[in-house]
Amino acid sequence: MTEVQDVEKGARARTRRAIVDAAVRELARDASVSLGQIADAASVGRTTLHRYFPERSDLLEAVRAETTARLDEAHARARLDEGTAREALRRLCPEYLLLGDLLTLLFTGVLPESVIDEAADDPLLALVARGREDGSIDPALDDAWVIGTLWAQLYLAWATLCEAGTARHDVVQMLMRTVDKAVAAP
Amino acid sequence: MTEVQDVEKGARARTRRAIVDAAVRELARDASVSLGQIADAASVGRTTLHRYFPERSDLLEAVRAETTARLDEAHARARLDEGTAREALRRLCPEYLLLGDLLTLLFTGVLPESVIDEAADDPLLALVARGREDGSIDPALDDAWVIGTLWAQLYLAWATLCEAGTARHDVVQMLMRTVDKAVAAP
DNA sequence: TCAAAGTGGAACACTGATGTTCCGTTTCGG
DNA sequence: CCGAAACGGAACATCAGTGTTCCACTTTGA
Repeated sequence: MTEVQDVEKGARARTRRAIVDAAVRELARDASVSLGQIADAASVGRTTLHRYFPERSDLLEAVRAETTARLDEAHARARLDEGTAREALRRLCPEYLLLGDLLTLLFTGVLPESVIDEAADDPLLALVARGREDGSIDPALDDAWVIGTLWAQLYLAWATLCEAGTARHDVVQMLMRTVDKAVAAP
Repeated sequence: MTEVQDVEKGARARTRRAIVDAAVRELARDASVSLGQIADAASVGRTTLHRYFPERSDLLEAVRAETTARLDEAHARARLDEGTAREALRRLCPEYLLLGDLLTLLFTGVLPESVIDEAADDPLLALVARGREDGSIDPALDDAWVIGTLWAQLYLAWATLCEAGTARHDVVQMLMRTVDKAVAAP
């Protein structure tokens, strides 16, 4: 039997990617954007969009899958289990910031919050646990609060990048500094 | 001529309040909730809702006004200009947390972000400026970043209160501790 | 080159939200 | 107690988004 292909070939792959990318962009701008606007943003006919994603929920599922994959990539690039937990956390910040509009989707509820839990909670909980062993994380804060602080400050960083004209480098510096100080043991 | 009354009397005031309260609650649950659902949540007929707020935008405007008023109240209760900036910031945290669902509306974009700017930025900027003078605020962080950190952690605190079974007192403690450490001068 | 694959647009039915009108009933205040 | 104010529900027109079908036009690759 023919396996369901994650990777389609040639034109189909390009079109599909254009649609998903446009969906992420437009959904970040307005969570209740119409499929017609997404199709326009992808420079594609609405008919074609429905050919790839018969229902709106199918498109959202593709965006969810994209998000999960990008989260996994970020974890891999940050090499969470190398060096001290503190170093790993510093490496993770700029990687997460590369998620871009996907951060908006995660924070505005376009995607269910469970996406964060399923894709990111395990590696982050392990990271926090490691940080507690070496005594570098504030024992007065919950595991969930420590991780939540990372996400909350990350959203601030992304919002700052989008709105103000603050340079990416400065934003990353403030992000790492704030998270580090907030969760570090006194 | 008869002045437009901010405060209506008797039955009208009660009904109006029930509708606005229900709108805040339901909009926090789902930003694209229908007017029918809001009317149901307010135990009011949809006709009645339209009698008070002819269009959806009129209801949203009332919610916006409510938010601004509640923000002003919070600032007043926190007495931002008494004591040190650090003390004032500690007093402000639990007051802001009392905003409840309004925090969700501010963070999910149901209300334009300008609501925060217009109602809260002036007092907060003054507070941060005062904190800088006495050297208690980290000079490596922007004014906007300091204020943004407050809001970001506040949203984490509210989300923690809603989802998990964490006690309000513990959430307030972690919120004040995290904000304090994050923005304090080293 | 030529058929298959991919695409876009027009047209259609369907649905749910919105805003409005009308009218009978309930509630409240003088 | 009684009239005015407030209310709820039914019905209606309107509108935008959705999902579908059909057909003609490109692009592609064997």
